[in-house]
Amino acid sequence: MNTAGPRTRIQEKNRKAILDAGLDVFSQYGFRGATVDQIAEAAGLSKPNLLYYFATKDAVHAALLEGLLETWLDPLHALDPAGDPLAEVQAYVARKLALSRDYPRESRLFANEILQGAPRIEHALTGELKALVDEKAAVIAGWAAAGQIAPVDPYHLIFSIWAMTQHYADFEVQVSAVLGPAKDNAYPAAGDYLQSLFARLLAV
Amino acid sequence: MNTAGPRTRIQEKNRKAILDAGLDVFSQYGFRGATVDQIAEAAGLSKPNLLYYFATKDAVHAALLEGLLETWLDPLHALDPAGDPLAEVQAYVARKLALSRDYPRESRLFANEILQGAPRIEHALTGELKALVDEKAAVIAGWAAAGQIAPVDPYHLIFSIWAMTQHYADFEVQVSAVLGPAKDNAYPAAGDYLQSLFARLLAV
DNA sequence: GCTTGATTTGACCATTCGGTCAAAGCAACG
DNA sequence: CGTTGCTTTGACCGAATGGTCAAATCAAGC
Repeated sequence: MNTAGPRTRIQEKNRKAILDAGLDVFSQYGFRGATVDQIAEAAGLSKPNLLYYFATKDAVHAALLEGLLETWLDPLHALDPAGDPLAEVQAYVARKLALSRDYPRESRLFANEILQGAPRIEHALTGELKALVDEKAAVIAGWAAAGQIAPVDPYHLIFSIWAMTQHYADFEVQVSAVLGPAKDNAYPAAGDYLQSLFARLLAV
Repeated sequence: MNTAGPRTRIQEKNRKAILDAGLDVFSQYGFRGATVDQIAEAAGLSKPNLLYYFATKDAVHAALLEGLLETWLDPLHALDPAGDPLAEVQAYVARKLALSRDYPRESRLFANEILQGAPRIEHALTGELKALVDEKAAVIAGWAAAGQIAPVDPYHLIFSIWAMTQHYADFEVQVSAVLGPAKDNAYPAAGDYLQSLFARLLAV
């Protein structure tokens, strides 16, 4: 009943409910600000029942973080050195923006973790994350050196993609407050803006 | 001994120490994740002593938020409709980036508040913030309509400035992890990158 | 040195926290 | 039916939480 696949249908259902509730609560209040009672209530379970499926509050949090970074980095992983440079970057931006649109809670969970100093995933940042970014930054630098895109700092290019796409999930209430209730979906316009931004930035 | 100016030198000193400690703790753990004991210890005071200066945990937090939004919006307020459009935007970006560099804890406090749904400043977002952004977005739209800058969605332009500049404060540990310990100061390169980004985006 | 008011603190309180446990409920299967 | 093992829960625990209070300490003016 642990990291391996759940045995029964009821286990699967309850574990999913707990993780979903935990995502709600952790992404809004952070690890320390979240309480087990809160998660249990959101999951429709009693606290001891929740702790029957996950031994500790930390275990719920860890299960959520596990795999999150991978999901988060998949779009960058897909950046193809053999593809058309501008199209590759734009596709990366589109995938990253779609992630913010479709998984805003996961984005905020990640943001919370980073804001708090990333105590539980720091090793992944300096290891897996840095390695991947180094690799793709070299690809982008190669494109620039070959004159296929305008010269650009590849690291800050990647940072800016992260920042702008994740902003729509992490700062959603601010975006909504500024755009007003009428514009209830900022993503189409955001996508257009970002596509043209990178087209102009990288045009040779 | 409240919102009015502190009476004595010792009050001034202790209130400052508490606010500084509160900034440390709240910006890292969020309101709910922060404890009064933690803040008191960071301020070098006993808990009852802290509560002698601020009646509640909430009062410390409120005192920190008060004025923060104003500081945060000052750079945008300074955007001059009569100035050179590109130079005005670039100056705004520079001021905003300097804010992240010089006040990263304030940036993270703000980020935490937004992440948690902005329960304490939502009215300011839909009021003061939206009004100012509407005003400046109209200015930028006017520049675009007059052909002084390339056509651009002014709201998403502003969002992107916020996102990219604040990213360096809010996601500092991630930026540091990726750039490695050697590049211990990302801000000069970030400034260069952002200046050229907006030069290219807005060039007619 | 004494007095007065500001400052500091140890002890304490009710509530909430994460977590435990034994017992009860329940489904499946012989 | 009865047994077996999975699931659920009420009651509970020690620690931490935000906050209180009366008493002690301290600084400054007389």
